[in-house]
Amino acid sequence: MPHNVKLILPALEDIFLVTPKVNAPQEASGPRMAIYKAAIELFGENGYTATSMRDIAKKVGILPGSLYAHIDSKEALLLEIVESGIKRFLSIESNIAASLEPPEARMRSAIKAHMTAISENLKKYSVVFQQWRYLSGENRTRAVEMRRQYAQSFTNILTQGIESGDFRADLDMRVTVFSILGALNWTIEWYSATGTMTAEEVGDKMADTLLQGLRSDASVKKQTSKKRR
Amino acid sequence: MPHNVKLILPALEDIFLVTPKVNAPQEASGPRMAIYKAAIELFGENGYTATSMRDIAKKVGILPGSLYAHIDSKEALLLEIVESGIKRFLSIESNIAASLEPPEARMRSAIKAHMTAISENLKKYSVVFQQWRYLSGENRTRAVEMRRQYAQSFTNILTQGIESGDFRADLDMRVTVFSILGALNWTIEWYSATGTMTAEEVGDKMADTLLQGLRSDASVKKQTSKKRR
DNA sequence: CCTACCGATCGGTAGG
DNA sequence: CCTACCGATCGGTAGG
Repeated sequence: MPHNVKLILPALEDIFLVTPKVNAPQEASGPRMAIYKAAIELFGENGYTATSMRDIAKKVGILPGSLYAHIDSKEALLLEIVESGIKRFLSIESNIAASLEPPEARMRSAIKAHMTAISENLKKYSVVFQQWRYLSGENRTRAVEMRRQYAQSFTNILTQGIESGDFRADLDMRVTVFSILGALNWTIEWYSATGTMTAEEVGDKMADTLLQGLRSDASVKKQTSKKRR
Repeated sequence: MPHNVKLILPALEDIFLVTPKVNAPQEASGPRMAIYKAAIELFGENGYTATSMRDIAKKVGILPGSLYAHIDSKEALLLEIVESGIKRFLSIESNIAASLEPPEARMRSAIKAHMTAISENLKKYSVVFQQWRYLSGENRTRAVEMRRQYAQSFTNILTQGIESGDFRADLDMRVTVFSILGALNWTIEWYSATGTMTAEEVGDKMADTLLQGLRSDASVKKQTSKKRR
């Protein structure tokens, strides 16, 4: 089944500069935001293709045709959700890249911030991780590029850690970065906000294990003697 | 959108005992197997709800209505794919549980075998991990139960490792098991059989990092002095 | 934001 | 395995 919905969208720089009303919900409420939130819920719960515009309209409380007074298309709605989620991650990344902490502390911060972001809107990130593939053409290309950029920021921390001698020199970049991201992103499958652990605790526990796994022998010895003190 | 396709299916024990023709493709070829394989490809690439029976029929080279001479319904096809995938994992698990190796070696075997299984049919496991939620009613319940059982086998290895002193006593079971499964299952997003690494190499690299992360202080010291020898 | 509707496509079936 | 078809539902639009 082809996904060749045609969308004429502003270039990336235009989004950052002018943010036209049609492309991002600025208002904290209003019909447009209600549609956006309903779409997150339904796309997250049932998936993009299994959700009809009629489902969204019903949840919002208007008739199906009326949706198009506020949005351009179903795919535009998906694009908006996916991009806002990845942008959140990219903004985390740029904060951490700017910090002066050593690699291990930077990695822990990145893991915890990522986990916190996911926990704040599990359904949204379920859409970001699993539904982006229903974007077509350049929308899809753009989303893939943004994800790649984010993954690169983890690679950078790893590289610096290896150079400083904190991390093992035999790490495979690709396997390691995707293992960390996989452990993090898989949380949408099991983490529940109503559980006993906060997102920060989960992030800390995850970092405890993953960081010990990354450490070089020299770094391990320093670390264990530190604990024993 | 409700998924209330009604399916009358044999009970679990019947599947194991008699395996009626209608429920699992025994033949390595034939029209039924062709449909099964086409469904894996299409569900894996485009998702269950975005794939139509007409898409499947076209790929197989028959007319849409003719599919129903071989299968019961679209959902029955999905169920078959999902269950066969999880059963593969459960059979890995029972082999490893029966082995007499220490916890760390068992965990490495489990990680490598899991990774190898995924690599042998990436599209199938993409369906297993991402499309199972379109199962309805008891089909879904059964799949969830089988997954839970598999995750439990990782918990068992962890528990034994902590008791033996090989693994850190401060591990959170839930976080740790799902981190390992997350790192493994996320590979469907990035692992390519045409890449430079074999699945075994990826599994080994992953185990190197994850296992070091699991080790207790005592176990770490033994391990680093072993390496230096 | 509603009324009323478009053409296309959906999973599945009766009868052969 | 094909012919011919069912009722239901899809994303989206013209005109108000």
